[in-house]
Amino acid sequence: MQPRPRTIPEATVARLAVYLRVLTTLADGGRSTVSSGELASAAGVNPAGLRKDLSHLGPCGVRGVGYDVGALRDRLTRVLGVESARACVLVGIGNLGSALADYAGFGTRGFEFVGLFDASPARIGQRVGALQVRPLDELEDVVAATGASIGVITTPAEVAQPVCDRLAAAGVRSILNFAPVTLAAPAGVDVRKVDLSVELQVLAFLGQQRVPAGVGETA
Amino acid sequence: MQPRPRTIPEATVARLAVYLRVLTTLADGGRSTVSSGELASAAGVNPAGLRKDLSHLGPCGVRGVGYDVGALRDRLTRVLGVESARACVLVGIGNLGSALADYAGFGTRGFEFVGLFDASPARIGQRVGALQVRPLDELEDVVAATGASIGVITTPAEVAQPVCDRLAAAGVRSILNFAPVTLAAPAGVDVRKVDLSVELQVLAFLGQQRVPAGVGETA
DNA sequence: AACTGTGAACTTCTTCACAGCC
DNA sequence: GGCTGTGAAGAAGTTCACAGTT
Repeated sequence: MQPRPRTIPEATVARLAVYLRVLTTLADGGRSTVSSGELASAAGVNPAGLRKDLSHLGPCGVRGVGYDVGALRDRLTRVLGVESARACVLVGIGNLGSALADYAGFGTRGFEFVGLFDASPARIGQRVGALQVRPLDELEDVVAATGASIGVITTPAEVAQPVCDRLAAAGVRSILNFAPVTLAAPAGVDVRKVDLSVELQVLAFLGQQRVPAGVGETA
Repeated sequence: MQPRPRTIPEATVARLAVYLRVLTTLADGGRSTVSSGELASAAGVNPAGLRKDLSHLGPCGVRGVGYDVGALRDRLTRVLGVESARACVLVGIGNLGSALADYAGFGTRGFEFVGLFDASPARIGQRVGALQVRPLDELEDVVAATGASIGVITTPAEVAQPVCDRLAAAGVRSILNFAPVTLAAPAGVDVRKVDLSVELQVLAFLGQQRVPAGVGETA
């Protein structure tokens, strides 16, 4: 018996995470019910799309009324698998790595950093957030001991691939890569890339495209 | 004269930025030509898709040979509008803001931070990268003086909306938002959002979905 | 022979419109 | 009346296959 299809579209999953954030805020504000229109507007999406997204979880709301804030939040929490905190390791404790290690948004959403690693002796032992930076040598031991299944790479581009290899070999199944390179990983290991400067470039391009006035091109 | 349609799909623009990065690396390595297959593999995409992306710029390559690395890099640079550095301001100099201010990836790709702003007196005057943090009061003056058209928000969620309003009023046309809220901006101002914890959640969900039971491989 | 450029098939995502329920 | 849930239509993006060029 499979009442709900196991496959939720990736685009939907990304939005579910956003809905969860908004619902948490609403619940903290003491709100008990919310309509698709209001929730959609707070999440920056179209109301019909939001309802379609939620339909992948089966019926969640009450027709004529809306959604129960607490119940929907709990449901999304369960679906996204955020019930029990998942252990993550972070490699590369530069500016960006420190920012992520210290970012409350992770801790409050089902993720817990269990190891921070860096190759530079100058950084080892430094305290970042609640943890101390460890030498890269200890990576495999910590992954094994904690069962960490998620790795985050914030190293310079040159060393990202070897770090990725070590994470995969150590048993990490999911990797979030902030280094500006495309990583290769063995089958069974999922790599997701975030390139901050690409985001800026897309933004800038769309901005300039929007300008109807004489854009001096044609070099 | 408009031989090519002005509209390049957004998904394509994002990939063009990646190709540009790879091409720059190749050019630095002394490489003179490259095929779509090799470039695609370095960028982590399908070769046919890469060729389709490039086709939006008109013919760029030589059939039977491939692409000229330097020429294609220059073309992408021009198309993406990275020729002249564009002025950006950054508001919210916490951990993440500091990381971005110091991120070489921006400077080398046509973006220049011309102002770093924070509301906290403790941070004002601090040196981050090449700049000193200024009080938020000076935001409008700096935007006016520098003609900055891009703003980056790395503030706490609570103040992101007022900051967005001030950026828009000051004349900024494009905003990259790292705060975990959905921002409203007037027409003509483009807001793009990056939510780091959403990325992690999607990654974690896809990872858990991939494991229905013991897939039968372990270390 | 090798590789690009592109129409056409295909898949995925989004939006619409309305039936169904409270 | 108001709002959810969903099939159907539409748009966007991806992949394929091959014609075209050097």
